[in-house]
Amino acid sequence: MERKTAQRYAIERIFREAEQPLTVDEILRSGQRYVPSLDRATVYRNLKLMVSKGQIRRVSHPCVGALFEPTNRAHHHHFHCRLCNHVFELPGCTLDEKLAVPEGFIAEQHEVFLFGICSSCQM
Amino acid sequence: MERKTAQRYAIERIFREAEQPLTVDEILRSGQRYVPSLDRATVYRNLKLMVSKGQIRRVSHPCVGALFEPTNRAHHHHFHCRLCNHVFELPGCTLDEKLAVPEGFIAEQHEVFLFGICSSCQM
DNA sequence: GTCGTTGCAAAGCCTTTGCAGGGAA
DNA sequence: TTCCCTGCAAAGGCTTTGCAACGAC
Repeated sequence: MERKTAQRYAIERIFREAEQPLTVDEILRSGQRYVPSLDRATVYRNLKLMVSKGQIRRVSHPCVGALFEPTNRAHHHHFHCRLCNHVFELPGCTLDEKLAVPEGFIAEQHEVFLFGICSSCQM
Repeated sequence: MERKTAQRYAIERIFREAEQPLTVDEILRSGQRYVPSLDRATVYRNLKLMVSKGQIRRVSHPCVGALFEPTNRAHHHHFHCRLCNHVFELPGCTLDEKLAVPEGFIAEQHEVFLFGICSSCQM
């Protein structure tokens, strides 16, 4: 049976409050504000567990590396700003899987990464 | 000034003949057929050089890891078959960057990964 | 002969794992 | 008390780097 530890609770709380996908470093540092002894290995172990339980999803970003986000959000794409280096979740999906693959291929899911400049970095 | 070595020539040749994106392992093993002494570090160094010269592009695939492909090909998306585990280049682009980002964001490029079953693995 | 390139080994990230102690139930 | 979970340290992949020898020019 699974146990409720302060570490686990902290990590779950971080995801509940997060509005953007998180890196392992961000999770570790945020978590240590709640549980100072929190170790990187514990973060990894809990992330793995949460992924396997379907609570969060792991996204492998080409620039930023591994990102984690709750699964209880609508499907979306990711935008990486090359100036502020942030990754944004973009609402909605503008890709038609049926049209995206050739005859005979079956698309089950997809991942879209956009790169450019976010609105805050425009001027 | 840059020098023409057998190692470098072998790696360039492999890309000229490749029809799909290549992993570092594939490049190493293919290259060793031409230059048996070819070392992994040499492969990495040459890949880095070729990327910086714009000859090839590095694609970080969520499942397969780092892939490399020549830049002298039309923009395309990648399809990963979960049965045969191969990555295919799909002809054409079905994503409209303008529609894909919110007001105020500027999209400069994008990367699309599709996942599913390829036509060869259907039955 | 010069100096860019290579192979080898060591080192650097990121992530996983072994282990003994600690703590939830 | 049980045994899941944690922190710490070591180890595993992938990639980069230091260095002396090699080889293109």
